[in-house]
Amino acid sequence: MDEQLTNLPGKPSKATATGRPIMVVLDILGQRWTMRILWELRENKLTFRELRSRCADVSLTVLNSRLKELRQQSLIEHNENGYALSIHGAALANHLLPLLEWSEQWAQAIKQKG
Amino acid sequence: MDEQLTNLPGKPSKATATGRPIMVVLDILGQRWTMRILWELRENKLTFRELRSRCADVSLTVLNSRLKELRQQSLIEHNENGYALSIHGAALANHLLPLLEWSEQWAQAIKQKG
DNA sequence: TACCCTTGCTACAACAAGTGTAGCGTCAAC
DNA sequence: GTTGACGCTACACTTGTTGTAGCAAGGGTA
Repeated sequence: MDEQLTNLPGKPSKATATGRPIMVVLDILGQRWTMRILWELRENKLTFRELRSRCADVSLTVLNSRLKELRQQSLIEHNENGYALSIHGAALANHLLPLLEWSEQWAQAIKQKG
Repeated sequence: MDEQLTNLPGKPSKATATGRPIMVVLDILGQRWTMRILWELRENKLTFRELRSRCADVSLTVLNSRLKELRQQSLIEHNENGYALSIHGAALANHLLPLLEWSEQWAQAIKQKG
């Protein structure tokens, strides 16, 4: 296993010839389900199947490849009790938190318009 | 035009049966190139073609459908001078800014490990 | 021992999303 | 009147995602 096709800082990818960290991050988070996975792990350590059911029963295949990538990127860790955020992953997830409040304000604003 | 198949708060989608705003947002941002588009528009008003070249020459098809969605979601606006963030879009993009610093710390940490 | 249930995970065919090339109509400059 | 930039669409090709089926390993429990 471990082909290491993963997006990593410094590594050029489709989205960035230079591998600039911020671009790599936007690229990683821009993969379907990745942010959701980080979000769900934010507060809880979860087993593969728990995580899956919290992620609207995302396909096994995708969940697996995302978890594999996130591990290679040192954003999550896996031990006896299941999956959890690493120190880096936790810091990242914290930066996602403000989106909660923003999203609700936005939803309000949209509703009034429509 | 305007089929309005867009992800919107309150509207159930694959990722959320309830349409909870935060889930809708994670779903929107989790589409490839969406965060990158917001990021590139963060400081500059850009024409379609400028935006495209800043987004690693993303395909026309995808850029178009993203812009259409983002307009329906009131996150961007389009006028004579090109595309720009709306008030909501600008607020959202601000919440993305902290990722810049984080991404560089993360890149450093990864480099030391590998 | 045998059974059942949960764990993480893979294989694969069907389907959806993204890419890249070609091209269109409009407008302004020269 | 042709050259260039604008926003945008069509379409064949490739890649990514889904959903079903299934596997090996480990824990109860009877």
